[in-house]
Amino acid sequence: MGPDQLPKAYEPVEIEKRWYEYWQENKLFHADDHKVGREYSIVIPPPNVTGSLHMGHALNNTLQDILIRYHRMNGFNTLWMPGMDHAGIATQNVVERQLAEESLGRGDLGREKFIERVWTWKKHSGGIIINQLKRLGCSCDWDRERFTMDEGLSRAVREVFVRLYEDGLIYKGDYIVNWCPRCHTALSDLEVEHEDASGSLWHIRYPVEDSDEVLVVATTRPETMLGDTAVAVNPTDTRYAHLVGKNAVLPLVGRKLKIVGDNVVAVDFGTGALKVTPSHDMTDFEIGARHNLEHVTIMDSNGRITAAGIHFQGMDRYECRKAIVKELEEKGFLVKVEPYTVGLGKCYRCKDVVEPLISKQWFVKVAPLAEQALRAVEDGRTTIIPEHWTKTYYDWMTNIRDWCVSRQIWWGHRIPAWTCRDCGEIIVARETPTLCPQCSGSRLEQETDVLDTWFSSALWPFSTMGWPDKTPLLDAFYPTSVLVTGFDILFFWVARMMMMGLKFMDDVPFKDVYIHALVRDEAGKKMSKSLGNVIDPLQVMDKFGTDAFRFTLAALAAQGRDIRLSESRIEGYRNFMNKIWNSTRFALPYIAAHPDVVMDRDALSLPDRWILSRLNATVRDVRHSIENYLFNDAAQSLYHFTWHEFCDWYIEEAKLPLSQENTPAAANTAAVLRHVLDALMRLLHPFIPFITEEVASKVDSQHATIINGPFPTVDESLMDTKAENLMDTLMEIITSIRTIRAEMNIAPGKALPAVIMASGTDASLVRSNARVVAALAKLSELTVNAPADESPKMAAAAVVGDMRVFVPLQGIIDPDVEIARLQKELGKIQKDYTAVNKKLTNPDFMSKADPEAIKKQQDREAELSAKSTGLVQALEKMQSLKSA
RNA sequence: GGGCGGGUAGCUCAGCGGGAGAGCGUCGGCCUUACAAGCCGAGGGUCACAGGUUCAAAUCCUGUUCCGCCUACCA
Repeated sequence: MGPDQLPKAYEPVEIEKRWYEYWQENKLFHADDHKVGREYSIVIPPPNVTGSLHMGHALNNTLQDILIRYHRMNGFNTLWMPGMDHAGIATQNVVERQLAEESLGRGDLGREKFIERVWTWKKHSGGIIINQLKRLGCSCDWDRERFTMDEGLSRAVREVFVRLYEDGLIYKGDYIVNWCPRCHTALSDLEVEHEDASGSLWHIRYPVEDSDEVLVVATTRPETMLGDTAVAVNPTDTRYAHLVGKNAVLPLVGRKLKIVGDNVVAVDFGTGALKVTPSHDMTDFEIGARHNLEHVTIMDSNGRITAAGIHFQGMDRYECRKAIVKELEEKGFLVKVEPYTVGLGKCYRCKDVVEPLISKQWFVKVAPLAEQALRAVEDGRTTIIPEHWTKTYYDWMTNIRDWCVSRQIWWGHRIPAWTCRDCGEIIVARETPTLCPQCSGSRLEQETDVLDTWFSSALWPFSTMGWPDKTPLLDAFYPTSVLVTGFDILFFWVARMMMMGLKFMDDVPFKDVYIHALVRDEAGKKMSKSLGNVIDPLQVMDKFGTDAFRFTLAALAAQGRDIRLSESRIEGYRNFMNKIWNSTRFALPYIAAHPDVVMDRDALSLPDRWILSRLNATVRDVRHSIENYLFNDAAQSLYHFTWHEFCDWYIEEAKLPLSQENTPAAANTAAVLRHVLDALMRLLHPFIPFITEEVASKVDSQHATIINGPFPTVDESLMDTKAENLMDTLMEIITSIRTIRAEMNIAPGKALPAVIMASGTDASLVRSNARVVAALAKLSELTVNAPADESPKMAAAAVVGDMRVFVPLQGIIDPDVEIARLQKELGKIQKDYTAVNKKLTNPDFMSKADPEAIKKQQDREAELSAKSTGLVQALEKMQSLKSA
């Protein structure tokens, strides 16, 4: 298809497919393993194998691709490391659901068969999201794709576990943890989501032993009373202080409960007396530890009441709650029930309510690691952007609790620990041991738990590059340049990568952390399947094209603010793609007609110098914006330059010289067009890679691809503020005439004469660009007169700087309409003038303000004054003409 | 309870010490051969509220209020 036969509207589907294949076939995403000088690297936040592309991924990966493409074009050896996460619980749940459809549980298959089944599923459907990322245009180095459970990464996991254990940073013990009765595993504190729900506060009477006194306790979970082993009061509480040391008697059960004094008990909450259940409550566990209290476990891993729960044994936790309350009431122990909002902890994977339960778990002692991670941000080795997240990061690192890393599921990295059945020795080792080092017994049993999925994610920046081996890749690309992620995994992932990177690589994992927004729907709601408000990125790409979608995301990605995505916005940027396409359709024939013409810098017209200057300003802005993660600013600059400067003004103006075939002006204009289009496509390429490749390859067939740059640099010799100012004046003249035309209801097709009264440089500016002004304002004739000359009679007037612009409208103009128009305009000017004048006559302003600010106001005053004078004269003239 | 972000044109949002901006929508006029997914023009805001700092405040400080999020052992 020849350049002049391009389709009228941009059609993305075929073009996107073709270019992505081209990039891949030619290995254009591939990073050099070895250091070549300037390296740039990003590790992808590995999507879950269960996942399919959602808006969060789309935003996250679009931003990364912009950074990657930008740096690649700037000549960096650029690595974007892709891969996926095995996503322990999430994936196991998916496969368990599949089994459930066959009426099977994982127990029916057994561990080995179950894991086999997960792998099968992973191989079969786990790659979907990778293809979706390709659809999005992501230029990842696919040859290096990793998976958190592949062999290399599993080796890294074992190595880290063993070394942490050897350093005393991993321990195993009985502690109270968050337990999900549905997923049947412990969860870390982070994996519990807190949610308010309406519940009740039950007040229960606990008699004091050998006394008439009674302690009333308040609880939101009455069933846990079965496991009470104490009642705690604040030792400073005068109501109860005398009871400390005595015993209370647990209703229904009859167990003796120590009454202890502990200052976590809030005097002003409930009754000021707290029932203590060390086995089933986090706070109570700690009280129990302080006072050496007995543990009575009354609930099992399924959330059912154990034998310790007397006749409630076997009941589900909520069933038991009802039964207990009923019995308490019947026996007169229930004082009252208040409606109360309770904070429920829910499993972040299955949303079931978690139970605090005591069990044997593995923990990472994080305090020493966290301290390093905190310091690295404090001293600037890693910068968090936007900066305000730094405080959140510090707070978390400071108040961090040990990390429970064992999970009672099957899908994941099995903990590399063995117990000797003969002597009980625990062996933690990189390779499977055959004999017990303690007793030489061979009956070794491996730990059945697997590691928290975030344990392997924490190693991602170096495990993907071959660690624990010393590899050229690590040498070249670690620390990575930036991590791009959402704030929802700041603690889960970012903080832990910091800790592990510093511990095992002795350096931060990334120099920058860029935290982007959350994508919400039009109403500001978080997109979720259950709300039914998700916009599917794939459908969007089908409908509007990938480039339009990517540009939308970038344009909305202002720092520190969530994104509300709406289809109309994407549609707007789809139109932008079409605009780019059509400007190319316009330019190509001219470019093709002058294939060998080089832009002659000494023969540039004013509009040429203007657009080249604006182009370079845009280059400067875009570079600055991308380098500071101001994606929306970059998008805004590009949009404005492309549409409102290049298309609206430059191309329109260029039609005049281009139409003069076989002239140097036509040739040079074509050369400028080619220069600007080529640079523009390069500037836009990181944002909209497909259309820019297509256009660039048509503009200059010499370049097979622009993916490797170069990215335009600022050419100071083309910066021309003088040309910009002159062009601004011309545009103002043209606009003023167009405004008159529109406001006077003159048919756009009707050519009009105009008279401009100007002197000096103004006059020569207008004279030398008279044809441009005439063309763009659609004038039949443009006369330039001296200011002293008689101005046209019945004419609509405008003022531009010191110039008067007249459009003679004898017989068309209604003096009253023109008077009203001028008065309105004058009103606006005078309002501004008054404000400026007030400043300039204020002695405080004149003595204290910055001289530059004063100068600016003075200039402005002069400008407004000239305009005002011109308008007043025009007005007076019109009034006298009317009365005459 | 603590923390963070936000309240600017009808909508979505930029701006964050010296002339209130953009996109979309609205209104009026145009099929001007690159583009009607377009072109030309217009209208529209006491920048949440109240104080303060400053010659100057949408912009800085304090308080109030409303919204959103994160975090927390008041059961």
